[in-house]
Amino acid sequence: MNDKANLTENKIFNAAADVFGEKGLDGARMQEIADKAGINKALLHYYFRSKEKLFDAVFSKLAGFMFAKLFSCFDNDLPLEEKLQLFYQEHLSFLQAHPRMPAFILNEINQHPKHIAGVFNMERIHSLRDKLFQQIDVEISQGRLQNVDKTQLLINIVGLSVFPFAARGLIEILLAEDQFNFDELINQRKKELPEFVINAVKAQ
Amino acid sequence: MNDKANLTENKIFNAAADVFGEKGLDGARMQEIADKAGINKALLHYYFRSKEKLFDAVFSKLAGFMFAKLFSCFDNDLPLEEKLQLFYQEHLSFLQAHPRMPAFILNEINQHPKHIAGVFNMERIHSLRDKLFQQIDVEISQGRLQNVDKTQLLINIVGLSVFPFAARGLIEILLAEDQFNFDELINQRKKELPEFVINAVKAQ
DNA sequence: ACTATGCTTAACCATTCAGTTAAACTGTTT
DNA sequence: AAACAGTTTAACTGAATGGTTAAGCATAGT
Repeated sequence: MNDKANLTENKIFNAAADVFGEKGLDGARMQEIADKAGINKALLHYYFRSKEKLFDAVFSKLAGFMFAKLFSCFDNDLPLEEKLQLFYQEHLSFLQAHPRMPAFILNEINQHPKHIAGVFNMERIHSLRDKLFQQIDVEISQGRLQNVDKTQLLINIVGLSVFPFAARGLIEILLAEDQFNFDELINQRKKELPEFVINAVKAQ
Repeated sequence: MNDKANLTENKIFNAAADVFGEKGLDGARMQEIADKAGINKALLHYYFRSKEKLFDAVFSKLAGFMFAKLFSCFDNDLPLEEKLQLFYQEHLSFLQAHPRMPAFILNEINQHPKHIAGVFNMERIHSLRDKLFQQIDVEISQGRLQNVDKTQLLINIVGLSVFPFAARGLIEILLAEDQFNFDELINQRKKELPEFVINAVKAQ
């Protein structure tokens, strides 16, 4: 009956990801998670002993998922221009499929900084970051790129991708223009952002 | 005795802004706000009748403050390049003085969308936005700017400014390199971002 | 038939928390 | 001196919520 148990565990996990993602750790209610999973509160505690343990399970999996995706989009040997095209294509598509994740992750990191220790595979993250930095160094030394600060560039690249999702509510207010399609806006960015960044940093 | 009352109201307001900014609406505790203000819970309710009213007061003032600053930084007749220099200089300094505001505002908008109606002066916001759009149109028609999508450009400009603050926790993890000074990183951006954006969008 | 596992029901406990109340104290105004 | 606004203290209420418990049902494997 292990299949059934796994199925239930998944139902709970998905419901919890939904509710935590929407309401945050403090705003989420165990009863709502149980309802959304189609089970009862007793069973919820039978699988995940406490709210904190359930949250940790959800957060660490989602955060790991997101970081893995973020860096894997950079993990190739294409020249910078094509790397950026691939990155924005893949990463923005990933975020379209999980539009609440950025706000959720950023917010919980800011609000409950403790819940991070041990979640991330720092070696892998730093190794991927350093690989990207090396590639940028090569492009600079070959005269194709301005001598930019690599940290700032990384923040710019990722921020341009992530920000609209973290600030979706704000954008929808500022642009409250009648009809306006967030997904369409993001699709447009898949094409425009690679150019934007390349123009910003390529050697004159 | 109106002075004293005003003083107390300010103490409460500042304490509430602190606690709400750090913990969010759901995570904040009235007792903690009272403690931080150096008064008691009874007096807290004597001034602001409920948690919701106190939150609304804090949120609407801070959000209005932030939007006003955001757009006022654009509200001048400089050419785009100097406008950007001024914007990043002023806006990033403002954010340095209120580093928690972006995360707070973005998060509450996403999590409690209702608390927005009536807070913003839409006419002013849209009028400033349209003025900026007009200036961009001029620069395009004069051949100094690529024919960019103005909405996307606005998102890019603001995102590059706001994102590091919304993602501060994340950045500090990714760059966990021993010593690393967030304020220094932001100061660097004041110089680099205007160039970055100008290069990205100026006509070839 | 027996048993173990997954699951439900429903009541219950303990704690946290927003909000209330009433009585009394303090300094200022008149 | 009387009145008033601001403030404190401390106890209280009531609702929400995380978590527990116990009894029992369903079903699949042995």
